[in-house]
Amino acid sequence: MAIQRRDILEAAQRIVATYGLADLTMRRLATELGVQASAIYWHVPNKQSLLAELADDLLGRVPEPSPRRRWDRQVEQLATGLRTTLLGQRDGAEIVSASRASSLDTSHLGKRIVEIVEAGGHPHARAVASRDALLHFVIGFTFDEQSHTTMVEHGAAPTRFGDSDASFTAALAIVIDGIRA
Amino acid sequence: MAIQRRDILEAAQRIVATYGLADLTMRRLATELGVQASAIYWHVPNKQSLLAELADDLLGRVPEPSPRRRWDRQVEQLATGLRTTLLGQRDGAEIVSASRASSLDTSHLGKRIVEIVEAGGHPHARAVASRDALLHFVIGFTFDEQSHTTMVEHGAAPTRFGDSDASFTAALAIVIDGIRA
DNA sequence: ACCTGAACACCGTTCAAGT
DNA sequence: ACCTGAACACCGTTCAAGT
Repeated sequence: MAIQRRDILEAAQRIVATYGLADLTMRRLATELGVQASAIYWHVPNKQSLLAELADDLLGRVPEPSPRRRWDRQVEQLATGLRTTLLGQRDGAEIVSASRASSLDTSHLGKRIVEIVEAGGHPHARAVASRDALLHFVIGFTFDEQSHTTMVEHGAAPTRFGDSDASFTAALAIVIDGIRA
Repeated sequence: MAIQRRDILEAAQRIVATYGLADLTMRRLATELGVQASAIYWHVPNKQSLLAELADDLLGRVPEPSPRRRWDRQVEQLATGLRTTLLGQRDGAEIVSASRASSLDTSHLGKRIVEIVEAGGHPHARAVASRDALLHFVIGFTFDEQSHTTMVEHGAAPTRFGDSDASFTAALAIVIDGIRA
């Protein structure tokens, strides 16, 4: 039975979950699928596109905010939901950072933020700037957080003092205050 | 004459400037220095440490803000100075993103921001949160911007409509408004 | 002290050829 | 349509041996 594009994505996710993004190679993926590395190229143009699919899949899991709440609470929910989703998959933030390269504006998540901020009564330009500030902050913060966790697990870094949930919430509050201002 | 650690760093910078970060390999670096790749390992423990030095060097070029200005103007200067510095070196934002991995807190730049915000009359915790929001935003934004520029040069992406300087300024204003709030 | 030579254990990608 | 086999052009890193 021939392998499907779905199988490739699922195998990739298993490898990332079990061994981390660094171990996601085309050869490793082929072994996981019981096939030669070159076979993957019949289904997928290159590794980059695979990363992009992993990232899209991940971003698609961010829950929709409650529509009856105030706009600023919705934005907060979206931001914390994004962080939680990224932390939920091993190397999640790195996957999104690596593949996203200039697609925040076209992503569903980016559009939702713009919509919500505009619905809050702000002009379009301000909503776009809010999206930029918010998404870059959340992804950057979570990337740092997650790679630090990995380094601690490898004994390559000391544990950070302080609660990272609280640090995130505090910094997020600053960004949202700025949007509201 | 033996090669110095300085020579290695300068050669690395020449390669990045001329061919980009992707072409900075230990073998390419060795060729540039007229030496075998293994020779570099007498001077430097690994490639990662080299990246870290490149990043430190880059961050060290961010100009100090004018001390007689208001604290929020100083923070603004620091943020725009960081972006300008990163844009000034090819793949600058990627170099900093790749190597920085959880060192915003210990970096000189991070400390300066905390100091300035505290001098503005804010409590320490708020200053730290401000640093997080600000640096993650600036680095993330600039990384996106720079990698998009590279993709356009390679014909891999369409030109963005709108002025990116203005987009940056607008999003930065939101973050700083939030710190002030 | 500083470097060479040779190896180890890998990469992503292409492409003719097979079924 | 889907995959194999084999190659191309690379990687980072180690380490005995040379000078």
